[in-house]
Amino acid sequence: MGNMKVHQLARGLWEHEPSLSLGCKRLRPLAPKLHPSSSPDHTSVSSFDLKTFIRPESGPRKLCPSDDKRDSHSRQVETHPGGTRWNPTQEQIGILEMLYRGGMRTPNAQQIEQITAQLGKYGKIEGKNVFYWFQNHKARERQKQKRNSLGLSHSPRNSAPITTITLDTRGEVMEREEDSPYKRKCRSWSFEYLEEESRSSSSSQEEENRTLELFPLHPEGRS
Amino acid sequence: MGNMKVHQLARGLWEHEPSLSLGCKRLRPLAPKLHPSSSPDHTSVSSFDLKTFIRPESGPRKLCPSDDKRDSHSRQVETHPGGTRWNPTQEQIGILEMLYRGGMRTPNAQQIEQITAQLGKYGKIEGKNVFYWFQNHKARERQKQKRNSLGLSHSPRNSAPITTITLDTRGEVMEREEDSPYKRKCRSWSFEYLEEESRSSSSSQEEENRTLELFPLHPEGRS
DNA sequence: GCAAATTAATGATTTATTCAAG
DNA sequence: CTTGAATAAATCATTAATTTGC
Repeated sequence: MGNMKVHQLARGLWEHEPSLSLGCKRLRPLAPKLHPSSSPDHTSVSSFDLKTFIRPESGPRKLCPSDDKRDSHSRQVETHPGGTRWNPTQEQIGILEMLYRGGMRTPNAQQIEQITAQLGKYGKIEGKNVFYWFQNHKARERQKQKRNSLGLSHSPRNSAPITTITLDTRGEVMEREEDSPYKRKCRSWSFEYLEEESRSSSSSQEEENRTLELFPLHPEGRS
Repeated sequence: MGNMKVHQLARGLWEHEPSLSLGCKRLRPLAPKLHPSSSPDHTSVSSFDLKTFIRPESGPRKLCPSDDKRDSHSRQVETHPGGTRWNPTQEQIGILEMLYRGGMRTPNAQQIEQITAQLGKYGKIEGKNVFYWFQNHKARERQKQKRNSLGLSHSPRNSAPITTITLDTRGEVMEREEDSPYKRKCRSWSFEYLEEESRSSSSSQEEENRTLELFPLHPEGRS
């Protein structure tokens, strides 16, 4: 299923006849995508508990094994036989959140590479994890914002105190995140599926100007 | 350009086709939950000043109490050797440089607090250290840039710097600029930075150099 | 106390939308 | 109007956290 350029193709096809047999060509190798119309009752199909087989660690829990090699990171089993999803460590989450709070929303390729290299010290990670994390975190922060605004938009009892911090002279009111939704930059980077050949390398990094937008700074004079 | 841009490239992950699709139980109400109650250690700051930064925050947050700073990283002396100055660890430097490269120059107090809290996991640090680091680093990068611009009037011949950053899960042999006949089809993600303009800034070159030196891939040395 | 069952959280994919070229 | 890039929204799927019965 080394299918590439799928979504365009799919759109062209499915937007006309979504339920055609062609549409059955799901890309997902497993987990039969149920169509809304023909959705079987997925009411807790108590099939085998393969879960117990593929994850034979339900019983033993690591009781802080002191024999482990440095047992470094909090959790995150490093066994990834076949490919489990990324299980971030606390350090990684902390750094990512720090970056997010710093203003980063959609890091470009170079930044992702840097971040990945950095976070790789604290656990297994790859670039796409970083990318997805920012995507998800951004989206879910938005959701949270929206929910909160609906629920308790009234009587804003200073729920989010803008702490007026005083650091020497640069006490700064950090403007909240939430960049405007239509601030599309042409930071065009994309994922590629290195499958056939190396593309003509003709790119370069260095986007100091752009990064300045990612990080809302407050250039101020020296004290 | 026969681009193979695929957005669903995780095919590689599934190429193993790990197992049968166990009964994926759908049906998840998943109410909008806010306040996870186990929110990370974001000490809700209300206000502080530079003195407040001085806070030996190194509280463990792991479930496993056998937590111990991996000595491979915490190369610095744990015990505050008297009244000496801050001796940053490799992690701290890496994170700070990552932030710097991300565009941060003069973080405000809140950001400094966050950074300090984060970096405190890897060694003793105070807020003022973060603040001074940014000040010094900014100034010294400027110096370096000035020096380089003087002695580096001619641009290097290497007009096509490798920039197709290839991130891979495992330690892949990343070939150098020269195209090696070794063109393995690694099924992993890579990031390509497409630029829309013919960048002609000579500073990009040294920028890249700095990147490499800022993020050594081997967390070693540094004591 | 343990572990299956359930739930909450979140990583990873897919689909829809938007904007800019051509 | 068509097409492609970029991204937001929605959805799927898996893991941890929690509950629950023993």
